[in-house]
Amino acid sequence: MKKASISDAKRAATLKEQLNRHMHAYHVLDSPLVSDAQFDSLFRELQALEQAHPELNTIDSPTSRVGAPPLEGFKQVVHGVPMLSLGNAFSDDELHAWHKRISEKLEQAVEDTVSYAAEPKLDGLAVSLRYENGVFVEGATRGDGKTGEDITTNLRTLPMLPLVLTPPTDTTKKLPVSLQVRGEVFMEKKAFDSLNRAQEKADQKVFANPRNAAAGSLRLLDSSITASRQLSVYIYALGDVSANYDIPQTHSGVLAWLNSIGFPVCAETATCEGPEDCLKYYRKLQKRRERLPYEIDGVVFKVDDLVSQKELGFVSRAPRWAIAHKFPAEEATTSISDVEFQIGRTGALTPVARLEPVVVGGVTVSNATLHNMDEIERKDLKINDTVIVRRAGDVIPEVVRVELAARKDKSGPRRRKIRMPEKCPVCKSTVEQKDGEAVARCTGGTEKCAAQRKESIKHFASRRAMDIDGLGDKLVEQLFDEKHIEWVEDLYSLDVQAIASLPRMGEKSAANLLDALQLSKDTTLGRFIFALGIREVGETSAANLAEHFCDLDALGEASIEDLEAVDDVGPVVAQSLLEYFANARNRQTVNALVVAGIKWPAAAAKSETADSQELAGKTYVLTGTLSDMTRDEAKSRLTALGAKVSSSVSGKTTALVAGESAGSKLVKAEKLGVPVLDESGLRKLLGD
DNA sequence: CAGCCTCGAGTTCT
DNA sequence: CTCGAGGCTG
Repeated sequence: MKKASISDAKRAATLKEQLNRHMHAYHVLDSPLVSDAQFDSLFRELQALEQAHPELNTIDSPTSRVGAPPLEGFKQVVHGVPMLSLGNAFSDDELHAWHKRISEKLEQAVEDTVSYAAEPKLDGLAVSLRYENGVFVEGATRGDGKTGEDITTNLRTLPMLPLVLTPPTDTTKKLPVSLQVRGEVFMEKKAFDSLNRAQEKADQKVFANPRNAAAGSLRLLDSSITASRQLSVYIYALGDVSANYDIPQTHSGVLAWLNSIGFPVCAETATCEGPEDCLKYYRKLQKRRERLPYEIDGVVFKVDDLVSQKELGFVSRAPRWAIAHKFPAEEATTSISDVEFQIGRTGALTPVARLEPVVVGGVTVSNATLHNMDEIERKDLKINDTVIVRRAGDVIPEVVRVELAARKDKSGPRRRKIRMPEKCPVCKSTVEQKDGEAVARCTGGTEKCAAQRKESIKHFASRRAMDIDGLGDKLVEQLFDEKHIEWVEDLYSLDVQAIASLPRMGEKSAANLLDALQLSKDTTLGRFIFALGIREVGETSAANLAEHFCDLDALGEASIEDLEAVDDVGPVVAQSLLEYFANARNRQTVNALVVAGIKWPAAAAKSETADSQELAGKTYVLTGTLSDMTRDEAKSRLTALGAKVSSSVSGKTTALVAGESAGSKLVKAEKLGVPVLDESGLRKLLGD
């Protein structure tokens, strides 16, 4: 191939500059400088030049926007400045409370105003972009906040993303040598609709919502497909800039500056004076939500002054100076096609509504629990009623209320009352509802009721109980339905043939399961007691009982008084234990399990004498996702140091350990003034 | 006895 | 995660 002549190189440079400017004018400023045809001809000219002289094809070339050959996989990228998560407010009160905390921290009166930068919270994916000398060099997903995936080639295909920045008009200023910004990649509603139509036509899977479509498109290994997906991006924050570079002193100023050097910034950004103004902005956007070209799930407020931001600092990994005010959960209308009753491990009959599938908050919902009969009466639900559903909190579908107006319409299927069955739908035993209790129960017990027995086995195998690796709900179902197991103890007499006879299970998987079963026999007394599934005896009570009795026989022979001497055991729990051990079939199960070889360290040598109990008397609560260890690991390490780990935050909590995407517990801890630790705080506590 | 602090149980979808 | 209810404490 001939080396590019100087004039070719010059021409290529001019074309790149022009094309980049035109892309920006068209996609960001919405005011094209040239016709599409003119643009195409320039683009093709550059493509031809680069094809003839590959050395002209640089990373800032607009031709890279059509995508590159598929990658093998994504590289990991460590974020210099970690990518944060945001605290949430779900009500006006919570927003006011946030403003109050900020005023206090900044040592000013609540009445004094604070300027807030406001922007819509786009429902997309956060990305981090790095520019060197004004050229886009690397882009990454958020990942866990610390490490993300390198999706540079995919990001290059986004028409709105500047490959080259525009130098400031003020010629005394220059672009920073290195610059990192954060933005949100999303798909407009229109683009989403046309993508799904195309997918459907091509018999490809359709996406549940624009967010998923954007996420899926960004993580494609073949960036030429990404190029066809019409993704958009808005920049909302600065990551890291070269030292000593002069940046504006407010967040809104930073955004304006970023915009001036070529970054797309959401046109809805604004500044608000004080919390009332913020709420006005919130309501204004809520009203316009439907009409916006993209999906948003709330608005974000940030303290505008960067010095104040610094002063406010962070709680856990969320900045104290920013908050997301989420819109109320989206609601949808559908109808109850039927109600079925599920039987739980303890025999509880739970009514579950089968719904005409409906999309709510981006996913299709077809089931929703109705909890119990009281709830059904309170909401006056009937089969074939038209109802309003929403996804409570973040995920769980919930029937909010009946659409009474729809009852006037007499066409369609007749409405039927929802009745609690008198007999258990599985074992036909009597269903009983004790006075004053909300739940009705099948009286068959595990002895007569196959459903209860099956659920008990699932519980026994579960992670917090015997932790039988690979034995999930599905497999228990199959083994049980094929009559390979009937009682929990039968798990330990399974053989390779029985397991391998199941669909999608080979000899290898069977051997693995047998190994896991063998491994599970080494356990602790606490886990074992919990695994038995005695009513009212959960993980904590089981551990307390194990510590108090140190021995299974002693527990089995204990009287009511003996039992009530244990922490957290009152008359109700004691009675439940007594009944369990009085039952001959239960005793048979327990004996069989011990005979099968389940064992635990005798009289757990308490570590109190060993490692110092430096956290004795302290109570911690864990929430969110920790990146270096699981919550279970954190829990056992804290307990080993003598601390108590509890499940809910209260005034007595020493501190809350909050990982990634902590929810309501973080809110509660802040309200109660309970200290919050992040992961590094936890590691310090553990002495790492 | 009331009210707070916990624990237990049940649940959806990707 | 949330609700309901058991147990403990003032």
